[in-house]
Amino acid sequence: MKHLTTFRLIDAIARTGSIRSAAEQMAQTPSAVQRRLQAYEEELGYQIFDRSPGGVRLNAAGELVIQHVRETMAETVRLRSRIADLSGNRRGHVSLGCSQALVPYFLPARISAYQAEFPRVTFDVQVLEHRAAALALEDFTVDAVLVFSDGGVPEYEVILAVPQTLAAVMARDHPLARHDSLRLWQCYDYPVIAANRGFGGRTLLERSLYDKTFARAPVLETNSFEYLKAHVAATDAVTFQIQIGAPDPGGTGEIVSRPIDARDVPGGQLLLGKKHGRNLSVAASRFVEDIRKQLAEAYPD
Amino acid sequence: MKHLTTFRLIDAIARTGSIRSAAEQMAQTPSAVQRRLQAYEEELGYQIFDRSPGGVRLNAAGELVIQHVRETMAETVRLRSRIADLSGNRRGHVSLGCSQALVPYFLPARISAYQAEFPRVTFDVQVLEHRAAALALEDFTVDAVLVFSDGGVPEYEVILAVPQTLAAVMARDHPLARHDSLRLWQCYDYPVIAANRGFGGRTLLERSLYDKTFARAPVLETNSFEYLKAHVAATDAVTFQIQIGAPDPGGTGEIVSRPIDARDVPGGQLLLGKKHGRNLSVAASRFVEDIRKQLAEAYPD
DNA sequence: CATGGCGTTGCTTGAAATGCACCACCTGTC
DNA sequence: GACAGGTGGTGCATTTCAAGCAACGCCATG
Repeated sequence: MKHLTTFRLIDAIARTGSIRSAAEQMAQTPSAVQRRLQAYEEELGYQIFDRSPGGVRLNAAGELVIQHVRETMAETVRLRSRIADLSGNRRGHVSLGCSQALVPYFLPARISAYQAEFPRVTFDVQVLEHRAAALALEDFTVDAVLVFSDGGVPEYEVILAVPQTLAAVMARDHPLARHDSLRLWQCYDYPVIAANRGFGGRTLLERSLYDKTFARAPVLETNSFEYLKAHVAATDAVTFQIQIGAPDPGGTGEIVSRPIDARDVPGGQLLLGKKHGRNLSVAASRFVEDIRKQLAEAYPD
Repeated sequence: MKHLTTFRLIDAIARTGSIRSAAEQMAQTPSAVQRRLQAYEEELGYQIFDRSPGGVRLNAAGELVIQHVRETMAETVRLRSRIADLSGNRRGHVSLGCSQALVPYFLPARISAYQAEFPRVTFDVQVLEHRAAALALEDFTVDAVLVFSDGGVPEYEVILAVPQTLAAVMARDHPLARHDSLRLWQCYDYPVIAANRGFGGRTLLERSLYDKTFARAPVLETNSFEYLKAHVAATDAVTFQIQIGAPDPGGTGEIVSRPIDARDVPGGQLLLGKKHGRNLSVAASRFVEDIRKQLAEAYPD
């Protein structure tokens, strides 16, 4: 929207930390950007960026302004969504932040189901860890988040929280796959591979092993979940994944999962959240509601 | 603010109901206004106004847009207020809607007290009846309301509600003035004059008289509270006013008031309210808090 | 001490918004 | 049924405002 160009500019400057890079990002010359910013500051009566030779930084007033700017831009897309909604053809855009565990199965299923009903709704999925997700909510880069948290009070509004335990992931013909459910010590009869520290499931695993005598460091760590899958499929190694991100226990793929006995795993939670007090677009709120229902059914209290 | 000119225009068109009169109000030519509107509608992808030879009217999409427009403009003044606030010199603007009863004593006292502390805060006081007050809150023309309500669930957020009974108003040397408090029937020994139907106190009076045998129609009705006062001061007539709008019982002016026994008057309420979910400017929220405290002290539960 | 990044500014150019005059239309009135 | 007087809409000339270019001064870094 035309009348928001100054706001987009201010947002870009705040994000990049420099007028010149913001100009490049907006396909304009630095002088144009500089002038718009200057005009806005003059109109406001206050500087909103502190200038330094290395770039610019928001000052106290700027922090208030950028909040207003981002909220206004978010409100604008919400307005468009609501208008489109009342003319029947539901279009819109939903921007999500989620943990990696939601990527392989859950979110694709939900999004494609939603898009089957509303093909004109577009999605943006960002994989974020818990802390980054909170920040993204705060500055309006995502409408909602679906993230795994192993504790701590989130500073966003939690729409739904469902408990999540771990599942062991292994090849379909793996000896462990004969059991319906596993104790953690059973898995350590085989080589254990795991995601790097920092991923939600890994933290949960560490805490599960805290006082266990059979605990050993994983024989392999990686930041690639693709690698974990491939490795598990080809060997007798075992890895772990949060329930919702694990392959279907009864699936027919190369790898399957078995739940770990709840006694062995301290409770982690999958949180569906949005920014406090934020009004979502029609599309976004419908989708969030969709997920909420789905999760509430899948994990009845 | 420059980037809001289109919004101001749209607001003006919506209020006046015609492009030409909006243009006049904004000191522009109709063609300029027409073009801006057209440009905005094109950008949005939807018409906002239904055109007719007699003028224009908001359509369904327009209703959503005007809501957004007004909210955005209100948010902008709030932003300015917050920025001004952190630089120390508190300035700002507070727009209030109130019942007539608040005009003679209560509000002037509170506002002047507030302005003594913060001289750069400006005020706008609109006398509105209960229903109009709700509308004014809704379309952001007032920040908060302080109105008398004789029942019904208000659709705005009630910050504080205090009970209000009636007071009889009479000349200082009136025989009734010898009592500390009055029963309603006592007043009807004298000519009763009253405000027109529609004013808060009048409704309360009507309901108080509902099943009373001594009830008589007022010997005079007027829409001028100034007239009521003058008449009462000059004759032995009696009139009624909501407590908070009545002269000080111990005052030294030409007229005094005496409370009516609570048994005779069904409960009315004075409501302090704001729009649901709306964030007020620093100045406005401080002032509202000021009033809330004052009322809570004056009418302890 | 040079170099390369940064913010800032004077001047010129181009585009976009405005104002003017005018059209087409409907509505009520004489 | 002609006629004002109001409405929204538009082509064209003009003005105003924003963008681009090039250059300056600054400071941190190597």
